[in-house]
Amino acid sequence: MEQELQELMTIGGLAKEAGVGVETVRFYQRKGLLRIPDRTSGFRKYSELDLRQIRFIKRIQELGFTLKDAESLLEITFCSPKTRSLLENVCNEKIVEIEKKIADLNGMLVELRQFHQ
Amino acid sequence: MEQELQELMTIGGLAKEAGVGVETVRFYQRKGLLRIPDRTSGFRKYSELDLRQIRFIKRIQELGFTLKDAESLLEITFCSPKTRSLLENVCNEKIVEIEKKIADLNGMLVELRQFHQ
DNA sequence: CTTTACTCTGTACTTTGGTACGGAGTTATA
DNA sequence: TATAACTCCGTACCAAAGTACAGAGTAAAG
Repeated sequence: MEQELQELMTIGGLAKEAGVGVETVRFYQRKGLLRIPDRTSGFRKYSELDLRQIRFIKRIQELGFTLKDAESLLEITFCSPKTRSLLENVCNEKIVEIEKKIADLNGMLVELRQFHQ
Repeated sequence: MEQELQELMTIGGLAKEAGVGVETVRFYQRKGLLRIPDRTSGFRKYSELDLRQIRFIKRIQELGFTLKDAESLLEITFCSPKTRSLLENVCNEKIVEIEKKIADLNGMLVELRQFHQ
């Protein structure tokens, strides 16, 4: 009897899809960055949601933020609308931070372009 | 007999001015990020140049780059015009990287602003 | 001239974000 | 049914970028 509603993956499948190691997945779980998965079989079972979450984390990281930042942003993204408003300031902080980074990077670009001819 | 041409500082003074610890200064020296200072007295003596260099490193780091990146950028900034052209590609790589970061951060801003109302 | 505040070297420890491994058990394929 | 390929857990290890000693010497202020 196949389960059609949700395509569940094992840790290896998830890791492969997300482009990370299985150890990284378990590490994220330990850190609370991934919810504790279903384990009726003894093995962890993951869904598309978990995959998207890892991809989100990776993207955040590439932009120069930490796993802690990723955690805060995930909270905002995945919590209920009621809770969400309470976290608005975290969000605002991030926006300010990002805007500053963009401004600084733009300034740096101008400087670097002088060497580039 | 005071030396007027160059205001030299001790490691503690430099660290304080730059807003880092003395250990960090020595660490940067070990890493080759700061030139080996004059030590006629046995103690390291630093100039404004060293101070500016540390500030440069800190700025680069804040933008999400590594000490290795800072090293490359310092090479470009402080080498002769002849050598400089050889390092142009390092520079170009950085520009591409920065442009990508800016684009991604802008994308993220748009998304985050949705939560911000 | 003593005491306090610095400096020296070297080594060890810390945090972040993972990786690798050992020694199991499990599941899927030939 | 054997055997490969996965999974489990815990622990140990890694690199980056510092930070913190310990035990010594030096310098400057009272």
